[in-house]
This record gives sequence, C-alpha cells and structure tokens, in this order.
Amino acid sequence: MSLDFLGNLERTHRCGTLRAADAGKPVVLMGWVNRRRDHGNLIFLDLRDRSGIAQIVLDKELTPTGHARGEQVRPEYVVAAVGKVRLRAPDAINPKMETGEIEIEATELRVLNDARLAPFSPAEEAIQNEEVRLKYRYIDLRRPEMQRNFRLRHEITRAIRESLSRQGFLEIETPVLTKSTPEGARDFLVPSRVHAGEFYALPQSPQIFKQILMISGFDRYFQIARCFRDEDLRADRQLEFTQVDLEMSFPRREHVFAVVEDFCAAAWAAAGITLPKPFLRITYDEAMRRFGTDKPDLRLPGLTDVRSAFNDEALATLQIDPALPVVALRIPAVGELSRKEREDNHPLFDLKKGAKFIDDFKRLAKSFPESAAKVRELAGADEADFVIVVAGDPAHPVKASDTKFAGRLSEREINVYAAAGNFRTELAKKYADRHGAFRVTDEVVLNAAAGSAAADAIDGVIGGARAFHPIWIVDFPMFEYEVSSGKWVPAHHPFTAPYEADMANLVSDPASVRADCYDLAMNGLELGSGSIRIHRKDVQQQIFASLGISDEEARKRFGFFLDALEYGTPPHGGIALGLDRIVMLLAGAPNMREVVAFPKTAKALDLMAEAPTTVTEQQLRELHLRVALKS
RNA sequence: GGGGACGUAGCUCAGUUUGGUUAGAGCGCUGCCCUGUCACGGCAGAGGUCGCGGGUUCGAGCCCCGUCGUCCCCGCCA
Repeated sequence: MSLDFLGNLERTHRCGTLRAADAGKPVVLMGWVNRRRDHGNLIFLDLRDRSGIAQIVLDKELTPTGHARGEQVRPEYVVAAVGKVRLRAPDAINPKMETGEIEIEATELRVLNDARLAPFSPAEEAIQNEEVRLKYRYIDLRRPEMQRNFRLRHEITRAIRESLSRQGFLEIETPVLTKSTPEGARDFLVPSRVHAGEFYALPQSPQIFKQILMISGFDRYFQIARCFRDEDLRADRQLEFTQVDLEMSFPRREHVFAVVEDFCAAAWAAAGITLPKPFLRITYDEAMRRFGTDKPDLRLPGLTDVRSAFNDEALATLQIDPALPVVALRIPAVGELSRKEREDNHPLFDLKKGAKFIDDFKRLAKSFPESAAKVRELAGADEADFVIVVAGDPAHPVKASDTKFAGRLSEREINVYAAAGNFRTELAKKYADRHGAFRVTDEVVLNAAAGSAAADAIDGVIGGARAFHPIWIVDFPMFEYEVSSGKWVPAHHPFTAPYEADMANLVSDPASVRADCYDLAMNGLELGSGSIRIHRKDVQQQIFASLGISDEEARKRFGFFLDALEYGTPPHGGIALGLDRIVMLLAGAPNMREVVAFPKTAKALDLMAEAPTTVTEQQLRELHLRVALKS
C-alpha cells in the first residue's frame, strides 16, 4: 500500500493521557494500531503508544479518506490520527479503559508505516514461547507490561541516584576495559589490537577502582555500574548485570546499612511501596541453622531442629548420622501427597550434600509413632502441612570437612542444612498456589502497579511489611576449607577485613575468624553484598600470607592497588546491590529477563542479535589471534 | 559437567496412556458483509517437515536410540 508522509504534522498528546476534561480539544496522536474493529462504514482503531490506548473513530461520512485509510491498516501499523476529543455517549463508555470516557473523532488518518504480521500480538499477554519473545524482542517490549517494567526500572534508578546524591555520594564512572578484578568468577576478556597477545578484562565489579577512589579522597562514591561475569546463567543471573555500587570512607558497617536502607526505602517508595526499616539482622550461622541458606525467604516457615524427637534406636534404625543436624522443613497447606507426588519431588533434593530425607510420615509413624508426632509438634505443623525430615546420611562418603572451630558450624553441618534449605525453597516454589505464602507480595506489587490508593496497605498493615522481608546477614566466616587442596581459602575477595577481635587467630584458628562483611537478602534473593575493607598494608600482607598468596603473585595481580594502599588509605567500606534483582522484586517478575531489555538465554545466547558469532579472519589478524577449536 | 520439565498450525493447546483411515480446536491471518464496537459480530477460506536424524514395525505425532533448542535447579557465580 502507499504510505503517507509525516510532513509537518506534530504530535499534541499521548494516547493514554486523554480524559473527559480534554473533550473538544483538537489533537494529533501517533502510535501503533493495537486493534481494529471494522463495522463497515464505521471503523474503530485502538491506538497505542507508551502511555496507553485511545480509541479513534473513523466515520465514512465525516472523513471518507480517513475511513478508506482505516480499511487498509492492520495491527502494528504506525499511524497518525488527526481529530478532536469527544465525550462518548453514556452507554458507550468503557470503564475498563483509562481513556474510556472519550474517543477521537478523526478528520484524517495518515499511515506512516506498515508492518509485517508479527508472530504474536503486543495487545495480548506474554506468550509462553520465550524463544519467540526473545527473537522478536522489539515486539515483546511493546506490551504494556514490559513498558511498565522499564518505566519502573527508570523510576527506581532515579530514586536511588537521588537518595545517594542527597546522602553526599558522588557518581563516578570507572573503566569497562580494565584488568581482572579480585572477584571469583571467570573474566570476559577483550584482546588488545595495540598490544599483541595482551587482554583487557571486563570488570566483574568496580571493586578496586572504588577503593582507590576512597584513597583519592572522594569520601563517598557510587555508580550504577554494569558488571560482567562469564558464568552459567540462572533466573536471577545474567552475564552482564547492573549493580548499585557504593563505597564510603571512615564507616562502621552501621553507616553502610543506614545508607542502603535509605536508598532502598526510596526505591520501594518509587514503586509505591513502603519498605519497613530498620532491616532485620541475622548471623550467617543462624541463617544456615534456621533456613539452610544465606538468602532466606522469611515468608516461609524456617527449619526446625528435631534431633530431640529421635532416640538412639530410632537414629540407628533410620540410619541417621547422630553427629549431624536433624531438621524438619514444613510446607504449609499442601495437604496429603500421594506416593507418586512425593516421588516426583525427589529429584529436587540434592543428594550430593551428604544428607537424606524422610517424607513418608505414615511409614515413619508405623515404626516410631512418638518421633513422628514429636516432629510435627516441634515443627508447628497442622493437619494440612507437609513435613519432611532432613538429616545426615552416615553412608554417604565424606567429601566435606567436619572440623569444628569455636562454636561455628562445620562444613558437613552446613551441607545438611543447605540440602534441607534448598529442598524447602524448591517445594515452596512448586506448591506456591497451595500455601499462598507469596500471594501478599504479588498483591502489593500488583496494586502498586495499578496505582491503587490502597496499594500500600493490606488489611491495615503497610504493604511492604508483609510483602518484603529484607534481612542483613552478618558474621560470615572469613575462610572456607577446600577439601581438594586441604587449604583454607577466602570466602570473599581478599580485601575483606576480618573482625579486629579475630585478627589474632588468623593463623592458629582460621575457621573461627569472622569477616566484617554483610549480605542483604530479601524474599529468597541475594540483593547485595559488601564489607569493611582492609586499609592497612600490614593487615593486607597477613591476609595474603594466610591465604597462601605469595608477594609475587599479589604484586602481579593487584600491584597498582597495593601501591595505592601505601599512600594514605582511609578506613573504608561499601556494598553493591543488584539493580536488576531489585527491579525484579518490585515488578513481581519471575526472572531477570523481564526487567532487562535485551537479555540472554540460559545458554548465554542473544536470540535477537544472534550473538555470539564467529569473526572474520581479518579481525582475528588485527587482534593477533588464531582460533584453535578442540574438535 | 550433572538432574528435571518442555518441544504438534503464526500463538495457546488437545491428541502420545493402549501405534491404525485424510492430525484437530480456540485465537490470529486472508476475502466478503456490517454505523457504536472495545477480546465487536456474521459468512467463507488459507494455514502442518508433529524440533531434527536414525531405528523398530505391515503401519510411528505416539515405542526405542541419538541430537538440537527453551526453561528450572545443582556444580559454578564469594
């Protein structure tokens, strides 16, 4: 068909903003044809732009040429409608539309562009087939839900910037082409053309640069920083992601917490939700004991220690390791599960952790009725709750350390808790519809998105108080025992400061040393992680020494930073929070792809751009590279 | 690297349990009709390498083996 030129036509309004008060105004709207309803001599077009939808009326009597154009348009054609806002007749008002009281009586319709038939319609809900959504991402992003997610992302980012600016932080950019940073992930490498055989690394975080900014006297820095990690993807992990990264001089961790709680409150407020402050705190060991994870979801019941429900005979018969924890996990309101249903759940349990489980309570009750009853009692289970006992498996070959230090959990104990904790969250996900523990969150998010006045209060409780459960995890161990090498390895990057009180034990009792670092978790997601850093050269040397990092190796990896440390480094510390994960939570998104414009698949592919690809011989030559594939 | 779920029309799905005539439905799409629809309606029509490859069989969407892709989880990512 022939297309019309835009000419000097100027858009006067956005579709979704028009209301009854605008009646009589001449308007020019531009957008995409959402739907067309052709009644012969009368055609209705739903015109969509990012603000919403307005109904255009093309009446053959009023505008024969406009009506003729209207007959030709199809979904997703780009058109300009010239006309006048008019009130709809009372019986023609559509209460389901924001603009349902008005419509545009068109005098002209210009078809600015046609469109191929899309594989799915932005006028409808997301299709199940995510491959198609991602390949045609530009269509998918037209859906109001996606438009809302990215508007929300913008508002959240802006609120965080404003909060941090108000708190005296300066936004400073750090390099993307840089040197390997001390995080533990694989680096993305970028070959240097100018320096044959040498590579830049993309930052896994701006860690070293932000610490240097403290040495440089900037006092309070932040950055909305893109970070890159070449590891396998998950629902909440992409190859590249965005962190709210900050660092401050002369802080105790309470100062960092206060800063974060302030900007989180601002971010939640930007989404229309009140986030309760101050956040809860829990130690790492307690988090493992109570939830079997360091990112607990407090909307679900925790683990219960049920060791006391079993006597020695029961433990022996059931082949439970008496030296390891025996815990119960409870999924509420699931009802009785058939043998088949229970068996279907078994693959969700990680057997490699050296733990086992008992999910057949009828059978347990036959041999050990008191134990079965006591477990349910201790776990606070009522009739409909599904309860599983998780315990150490003595038959499992030990691949973890059971060395215990200074009252901390041993790795084997942690493994049992972790197996239980992971089973707990997997089952909770599977039976979400039955226990309803996540429903309040969905409701609050939905209300907030709808801009409902009641968004922030559910049953008189401020929404966030029941929907979002932020919690600081503190007192992580400084070191982890690596069974394969028999060495103590850092649980964090090597610039994390140990507790001053634990410094004396660095060599004698490394497992007892606590790191002055902290995680922020919310609703089962790790939102962020930070620490007070080492600012003294002597302490840094001790840490390297205790980690078995030689002076030579330290110099090679972080030489410039170690130099900088010697030129007047203030005590400093900071944190980085995953922006994508924050937006995920506030958008009620089940995965990060819903809040990242152009995400990659679980196999690390960009289905739209079709990246990665091979490159030309010419490009390789310039970069002094040759590809040698292992066939 | 390992475990699990899925793959049938553009989309959403049924059919696979127990192999059997020409693989169906809804939405969407195309054409015609329709002046108050808004998930418009009516009539007619087009649309399929049942992910791909191999095998078993008289016969495979259905059974077997392999492979590819998407998703979730473990490992990994502190």
